[in-house]
Amino acid sequence: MLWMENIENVGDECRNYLHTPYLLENQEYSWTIDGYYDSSSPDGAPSSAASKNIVSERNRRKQLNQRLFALRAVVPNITKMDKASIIKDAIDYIQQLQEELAKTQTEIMEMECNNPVTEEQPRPLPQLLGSHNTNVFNSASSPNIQLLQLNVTPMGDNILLVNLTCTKRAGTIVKLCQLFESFNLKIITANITALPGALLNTLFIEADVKEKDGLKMQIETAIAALMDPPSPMMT
Amino acid sequence: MLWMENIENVGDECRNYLHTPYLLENQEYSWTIDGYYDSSSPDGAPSSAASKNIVSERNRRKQLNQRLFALRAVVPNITKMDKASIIKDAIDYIQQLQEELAKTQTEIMEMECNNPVTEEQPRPLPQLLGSHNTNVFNSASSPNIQLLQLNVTPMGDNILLVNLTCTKRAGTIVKLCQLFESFNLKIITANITALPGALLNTLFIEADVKEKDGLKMQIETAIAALMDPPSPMMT
DNA sequence: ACAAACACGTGATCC
DNA sequence: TGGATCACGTGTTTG
Repeated sequence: MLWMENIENVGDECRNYLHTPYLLENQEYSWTIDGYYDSSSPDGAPSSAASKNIVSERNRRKQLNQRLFALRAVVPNITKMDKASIIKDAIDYIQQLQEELAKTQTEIMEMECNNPVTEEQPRPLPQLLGSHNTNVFNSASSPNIQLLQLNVTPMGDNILLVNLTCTKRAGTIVKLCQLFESFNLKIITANITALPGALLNTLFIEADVKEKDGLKMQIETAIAALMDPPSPMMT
Repeated sequence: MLWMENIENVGDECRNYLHTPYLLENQEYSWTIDGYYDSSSPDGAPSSAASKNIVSERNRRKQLNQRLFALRAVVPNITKMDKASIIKDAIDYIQQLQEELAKTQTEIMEMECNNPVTEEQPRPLPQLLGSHNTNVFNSASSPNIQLLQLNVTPMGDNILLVNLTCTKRAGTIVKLCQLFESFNLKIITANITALPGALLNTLFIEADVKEKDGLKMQIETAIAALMDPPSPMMT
């Protein structure tokens, strides 16, 4: 319960857990602990190659703890804060999920077999969100995808809110999905809304706030790249 | 790739992974490593209280590695053998499983609704799935609804895009819906997304661009009005 | 006082 | 030749 305060400092999240009890330790660090820093490097270069490993190892530990904490975050019923317990709970949870998933999937299979209905998806898509005729899938004039708005806003510590609107033509949605899939980001929530002439895409991404501008540029260039190939056909 | 041979020895399973490269270490163990066992216990009792911690720590490490390896065993698609990578893959896999399970469960729900025939469901719903709780903003602390972001952007001639995020508590969604209903705007498309700690609301409104600022203020004041009544309970 | 849990620095190992 | 990863022993803190 008291071993992750350095995560609290160094990491990003997890602001709960009060009291930073352990002694200092951070980017700074006195790094000649008290008075004895002992053996290696008898004189001359005190911290060249020998102490390069120290910071490396420190980072490794830090990252590992961050990951471990992230693991703990996705497991709902945690009992103890032990490192070992965290992993154990994660294992149990995974097995539980697998079991449950298998059960529900077989259940679906059975229900499908029992129902000769099986129309499945005869209709490609109902226009949904009723009214407003002017069916959502129409060409409009623009040659291909055209970006109308793009915002990448940091939400809290390590979450980015991507919000883009673009013109909508046939196949735009799939292209957009493929585009974001290709980035393989850690998407928390995605949301696509189609309306007569435009397409709105909102998604929460787990990423460091530092990546904000990079991500925005990445999206812009990718969409721009979607425009130039003059092969329009490809649903 | 070479750090879990001791698990291989000590643990139970996973006989694959050849070569036990690292130096010895096991139940036996020379436990005065090479020639120097150094400092503690200047004389008399060489291993009483001081070196009791050593074996304890050794067991802790062993157990932690066993658990970590067991975790790796239940995750299907592992890439690297890194400790950190193992945890990362486990996290991704858990999220993937959660998503999949939610999908299939809603699918079952839909099928059941369409078919009043099928009785035969012994259990109404297993618990789990939802509630990742934990982070995505601390949430928690805020007393009621808290507005995190609000944008009112004109889209074209007479369309306004309202985009707001707020903290999510019990009853937040209904309140928000009632709020927007009370405005009786011409809503073209509305979209609400709930994620663990926050609530995202996106809607297209048919209104003149002149009303932009007025609408924004209207929303802000309405939400602010929702905050002050100190009656927190309200499903 | 005692045991459990952790972070640290260090040497070894592979790529 | 370094960079990355690991296990180890040790000191410290908490219950």
